[in-house]
Amino acid sequence: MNLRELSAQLGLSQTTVSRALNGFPEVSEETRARVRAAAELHGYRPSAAARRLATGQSGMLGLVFPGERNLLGDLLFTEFLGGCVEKASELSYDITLGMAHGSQSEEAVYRRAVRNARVDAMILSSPLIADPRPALLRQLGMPFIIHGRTQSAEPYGFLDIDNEGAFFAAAKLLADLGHRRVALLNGERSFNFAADRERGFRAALALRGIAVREDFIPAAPMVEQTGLREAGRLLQLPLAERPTAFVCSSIGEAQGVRRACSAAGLKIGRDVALIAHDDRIRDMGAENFDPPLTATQSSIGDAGRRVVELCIAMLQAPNDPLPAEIWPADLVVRASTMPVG
Amino acid sequence: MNLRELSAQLGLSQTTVSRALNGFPEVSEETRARVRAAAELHGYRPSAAARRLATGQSGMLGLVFPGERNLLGDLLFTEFLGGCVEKASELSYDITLGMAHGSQSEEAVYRRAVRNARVDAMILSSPLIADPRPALLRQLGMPFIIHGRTQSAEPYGFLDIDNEGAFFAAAKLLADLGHRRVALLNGERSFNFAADRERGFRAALALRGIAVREDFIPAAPMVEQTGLREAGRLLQLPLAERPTAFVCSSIGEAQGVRRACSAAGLKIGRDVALIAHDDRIRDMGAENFDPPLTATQSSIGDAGRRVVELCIAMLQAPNDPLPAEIWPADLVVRASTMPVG
DNA sequence: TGTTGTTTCCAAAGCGCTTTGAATAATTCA
DNA sequence: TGAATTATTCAAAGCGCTTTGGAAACAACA
Repeated sequence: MNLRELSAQLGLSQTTVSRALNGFPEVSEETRARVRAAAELHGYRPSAAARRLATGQSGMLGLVFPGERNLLGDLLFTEFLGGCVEKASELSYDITLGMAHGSQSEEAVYRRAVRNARVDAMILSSPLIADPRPALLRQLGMPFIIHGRTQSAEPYGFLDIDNEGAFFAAAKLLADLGHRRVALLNGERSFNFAADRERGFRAALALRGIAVREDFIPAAPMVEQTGLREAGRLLQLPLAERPTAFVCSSIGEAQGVRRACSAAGLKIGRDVALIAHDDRIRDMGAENFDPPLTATQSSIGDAGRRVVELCIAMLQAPNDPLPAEIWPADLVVRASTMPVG
Repeated sequence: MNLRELSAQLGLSQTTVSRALNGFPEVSEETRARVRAAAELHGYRPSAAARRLATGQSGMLGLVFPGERNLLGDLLFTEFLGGCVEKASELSYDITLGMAHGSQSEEAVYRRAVRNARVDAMILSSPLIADPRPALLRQLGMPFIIHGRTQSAEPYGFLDIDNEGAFFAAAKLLADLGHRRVALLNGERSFNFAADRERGFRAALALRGIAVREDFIPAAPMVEQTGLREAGRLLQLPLAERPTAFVCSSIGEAQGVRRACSAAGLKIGRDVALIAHDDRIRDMGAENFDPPLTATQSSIGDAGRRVVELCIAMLQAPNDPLPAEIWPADLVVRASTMPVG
């Protein structure tokens, strides 16, 4: 059952039926009701393909798998993606995925997505400090929104969390608890979020007059292995030199820190203080950590939902100012932090 | 630049240009070359929307987020999804995702996907023994392929691994090493793969005349927590009763088993034998386990790639017999298994 | 009464591609 | 050489929707 047949049934023109169904004002409420009823009765569903051709809009948003994958990265991406898909389907949009394969560069993936014009906009995740994608997409004329921020000459829409503020608060809490030797196990430095976190961390310690040892701030992928290795290394320092507190960029790294502490016979919340950022990934909440973990937290799934909302709003009102939302990440104090001593 | 403009440029009809670009035989190689060159020169890209409307095909495959999510499940799904996306983009298809939200039932998600006719086929993952989706999709006229198998009156295309054979081999290996008390930490019983694995496991033990204690075969989500809890429970049995070997449905569960063993002062590969199924998830390979883990292994990412290939082949040759591929899962012996004693 | 608005509806022109059914040109065959 | 093939090309008809530019019907106004 297509539009023509339906309008024939009703004795109306396609125009009227189309407008009735799409909520245009220039159709009487009476006929609108009649049309709706008939559409329902005959199970009429407009063809997405036809609408797409007529309007030039695809009703799809694109997302690309991160180039470098790892366990925690996949988990973060999936949680974000899940949020995007959920909100998109609620707003009658679809999410479609891209991915580099074989020799194809990541840039080629974006080019392909744009050339095929199968999506109305793209969602960029995990931006680098110097990320080539915004310039590329703008040049190609593809709207986009960033989950995170980046250094860019040109304006862009984004949703980010206040990484700097969150890590400032975390480091300040530790300093105020008397910790003078605090380590930061961060993500890789090329990511913008990692730089923001490091800045906040340094600022808080500087404010309290604490000097930062550079080897207390290693940067590596945010996985358990990193936490285990780096914390293990730092805990081998002489007692008077080694950190009394750790701040981690992810719960995964925090698990590594815990293992390193166990191995060294230290107990978190008693001998060593620990704060991590908690992206609220399924089954990895800081409250289920042993011991319950003091954490800066913000749901990456919620971020996915909101990014899609903002992106669609952006498409529907292209002349509005670009979205620029920064979410605070609350510092929730639990059992893993205690005064030094 | 669209087809009409391009053909005007070339002084050819749209028909000819279209056929030249799409590789039809009834166009001379000379004009084909000319057309290709012009298309390249002007950067012509056919409109996906128009093609879709004309052909009735969308060039998209649908996949739906599993209803119940957990950490390992997400990891498995993502790895599978990654494979699908990779192969799809190689074959110029797109993958689009669906997901239940709010009160919406999972069935509604499938109905919606079908009604909107935005995909040419759907890929079903993690099928239950009694899964309503095949009947639903067949009734709705939507082609589909299953990653896994299910009990179904009607025929369906699928790709699965030989779960029964793999777990038969694992249990037989343990029996042959002299283990008489072997536990199976399986996934939830409603999943077809879990039933297959249990069947293989039981068959091998029966073959060796070993009776199976029902409480040695708990079924629960395949996460670390389950392994920790169930192994912990079993290891509290009197020495003469407790299992000397474990078979796990996932590396995640195996990690839990290791933790339970550590807590009980037992060492894997010395005091307790352990075999797990390894889906070859990034950073979770059995060879990196401590100790390296004897495992039945099969890449779920490869399965995603192959499923997409089969699915597209199915669409392109609807009259061919339905695909029915079963991959063996090799049993790789490493350090976690040893003779009992 | 004619004019001006309103409200409600419609015919028809796209959107850019594929594909059918024919026509034309080139080649082969008897 | 004319007829039968074969190789190329084309015009035109969709695919099913949106949207422009009117038109018809009706009421309200001067």
